[in-house]
Amino acid sequence: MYNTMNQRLEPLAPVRPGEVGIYVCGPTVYDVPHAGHARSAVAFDLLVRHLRASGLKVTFVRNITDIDDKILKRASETGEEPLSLSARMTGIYQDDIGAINCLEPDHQPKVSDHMPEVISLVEKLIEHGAGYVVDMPNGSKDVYFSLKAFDGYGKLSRRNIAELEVGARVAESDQKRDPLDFALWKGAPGESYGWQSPWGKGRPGWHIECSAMSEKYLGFGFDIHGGGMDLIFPHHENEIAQSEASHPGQGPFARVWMHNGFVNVDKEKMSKSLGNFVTIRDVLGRNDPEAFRYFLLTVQYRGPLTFDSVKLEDGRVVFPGVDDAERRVDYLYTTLERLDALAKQPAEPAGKTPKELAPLEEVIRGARGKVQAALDDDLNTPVALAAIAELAKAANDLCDLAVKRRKDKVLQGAAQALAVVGSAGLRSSADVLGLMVTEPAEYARRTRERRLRIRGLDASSIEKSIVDRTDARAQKDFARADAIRAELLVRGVEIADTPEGTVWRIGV
RNA sequence: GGCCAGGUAGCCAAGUGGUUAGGCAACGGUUUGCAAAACCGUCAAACGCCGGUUCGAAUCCGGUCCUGGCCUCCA
Repeated sequence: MYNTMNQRLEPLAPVRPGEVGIYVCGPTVYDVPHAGHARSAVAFDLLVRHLRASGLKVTFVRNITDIDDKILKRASETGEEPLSLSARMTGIYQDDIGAINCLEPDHQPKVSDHMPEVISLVEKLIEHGAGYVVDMPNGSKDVYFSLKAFDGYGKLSRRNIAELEVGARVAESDQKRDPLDFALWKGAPGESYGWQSPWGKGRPGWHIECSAMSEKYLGFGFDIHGGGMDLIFPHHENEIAQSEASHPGQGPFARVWMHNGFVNVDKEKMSKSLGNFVTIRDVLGRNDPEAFRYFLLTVQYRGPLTFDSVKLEDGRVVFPGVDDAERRVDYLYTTLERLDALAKQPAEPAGKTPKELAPLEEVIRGARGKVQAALDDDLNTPVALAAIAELAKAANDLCDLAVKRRKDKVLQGAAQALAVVGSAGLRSSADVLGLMVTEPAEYARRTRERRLRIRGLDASSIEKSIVDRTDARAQKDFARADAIRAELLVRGVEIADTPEGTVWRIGV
């Protein structure tokens, strides 16, 4: 894995052999999640899946920040209770992330459920001389972390305190000993929202929850800490300061730091504040969840990922990159369906592999290993997808060959046996990526339904046209048959004449 | 200004010292009544620019240009 802390690829060496503890910074739930949240969730979901597939016992923790200034602000604007707003948004987050096949973490701790842990960590920092209490002019008390008390500050983000001080904002620093000190606990004056604490009513600073909750669920000095690149500074830097200052002389807070890259729109980072975001729900309204996930995996997790959206003349908004991915997912499911059909065909028991199948067999049997090797290399998903593409191509080749050489009993037996292997290999290769988790028939059904709805089409009228065309073809009236096909194609309906009759599908 | 990424064929995207990444698009072919799908082939003597190291550089070193991110809440 690439470790942000030392900017190098390094082998994963868990604290306890065979077990891995992972803590990922999840969302602040004041609004619905967008494609950027999806990317982060998928990146770390993939990590967990891959490590588990590699035989490691993974404990995966992803927190939910359900109390912070933005949530309080949004709640006061709408009159909703802050925790009710954040609970609602948490539900949406979990639904949307679940829809794109992200496994549920083992723990999803919320700050609001961990006040005792937060308060005791703040107390511990005060005891160690790393935290100090300040009386605010409004009568409340804040607690700050003292940067001077921790000499490793800046090691993750490669910043030095002197340079930071030059650019630091002075306005909010009146009560702090040093402008770079950050809040561990923010006092809540008067009727403000808050929890009781040794410093009166208040609420946690943003960073302290992750220090407190990661330690509770994984212990100090766990294996992997992850999150978006935007969290490197100040969030993760501050987590390190708090956690290591509360465990002096006990080594690093986390051993490996992993950060996912952004989703960009027009070369700019997708974000709430820029207003250029596309929500997960927007995407799932138009594309299949697996297509969106495939799209998110087309780039290695650390690189930038461009998300295009295009407004068509008729006003519809489409996502060309996700559409491309959906065509690939169609292809993979169609391939799987063909393999399964071949695998089920009655055939002679396989003997020795015929010479013409040998190269296909090599590709088909080798694919899962290539996927594994690609993921071992810092989750190189484009290479993993390339291995799956090669497998699918060989599988289709195999199916084509089996059709062409229907009478060759020896080949049929071997092809059928290889189809069984190919089907299993494709499923297991896709499964570690969180793809193709459903059956081909179910995928075909749900995508057809969705595409019919998006295009405002009706299956029965399409089928009626197809019956008309079949009649025309039976009478060798090909001009009429072709006219019907052209008319269907205009509506987005693609048809194919197969030995089993005419089938149709709606294009992406 | 400081720190961090990235610039690879029409487009997307791997590769990080010497033999095919992969995908999309386009075009040609096998197949088909014609198509579609699938497969084969072409596009591909590609690696931002300038120097250097080397028998050999997309890959290492120095410089430089461009794009983005962080430095304030952010996945």
